[in-house]
Amino acid sequence: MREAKRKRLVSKGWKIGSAKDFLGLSPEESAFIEMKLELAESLRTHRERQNLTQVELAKLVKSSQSRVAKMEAGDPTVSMDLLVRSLLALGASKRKVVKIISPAKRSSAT
Amino acid sequence: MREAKRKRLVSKGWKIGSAKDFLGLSPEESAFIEMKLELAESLRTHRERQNLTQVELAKLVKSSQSRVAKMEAGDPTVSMDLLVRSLLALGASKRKVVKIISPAKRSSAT
DNA sequence: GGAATATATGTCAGAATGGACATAGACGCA
DNA sequence: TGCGTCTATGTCCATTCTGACATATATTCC
Repeated sequence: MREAKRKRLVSKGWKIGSAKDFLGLSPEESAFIEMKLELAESLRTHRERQNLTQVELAKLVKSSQSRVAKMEAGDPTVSMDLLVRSLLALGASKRKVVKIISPAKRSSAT
Repeated sequence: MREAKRKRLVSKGWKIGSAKDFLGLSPEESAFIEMKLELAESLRTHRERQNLTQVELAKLVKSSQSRVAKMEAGDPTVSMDLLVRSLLALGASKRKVVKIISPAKRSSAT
């Protein structure tokens, strides 16, 4: 439980995009967390853009407000599966989901 | 449990790329399954390209041969998290993982 | 044929994740 | 101030996923 807690704190303490600097994590681990954080952030963006509340999104994906909050907060108890499913439920295309976790899009190319 | 079985059969019966045609699945559901199948296929490609056996990959990702086999078989009991983690462990960059599930072209993802 | 190696499939106990609920905080508004 | 709405966080119990194991099915080599 200590480990999970740490990861959560870590992911909340650092800004998205600097996940590479997480100390003590292997490159794969950071890459994975980075992806999840990007999905999380994007989920919030998508939801807000559609003027939905967490409660409404929860209903849409047959979950609960608290879990939606945790998804958006990058809580480590949330799986990538759930994040991706939710994004798809919000109407994001597969292509879009892909873009979300794609590396820093400075310009256009991917 | 009947449902899981069906999905597994479905995903094995159809070729990758035709997931859209899965009957009875919502677009989001098919998109999600499609992604997983693409990750699965790519995992096998990556592993074989590095001349690793399932046992060796299992050791690498701290799993078991049977689970690796299930990953590559697109078994529904395998999470996207595990698939992505494994690909990353095989040295695939985040960018690469992204490409794998990207719908772009008709070539086997690498 | 038999041994060795690689992969597939089923099962199960334990771990991780899920939804639901309670509750607290934050913000706006009358 | 209190009220309504939205979000955050913690906990509980159920469901799902995981690693491990057993076992079956190739395939190759002798």
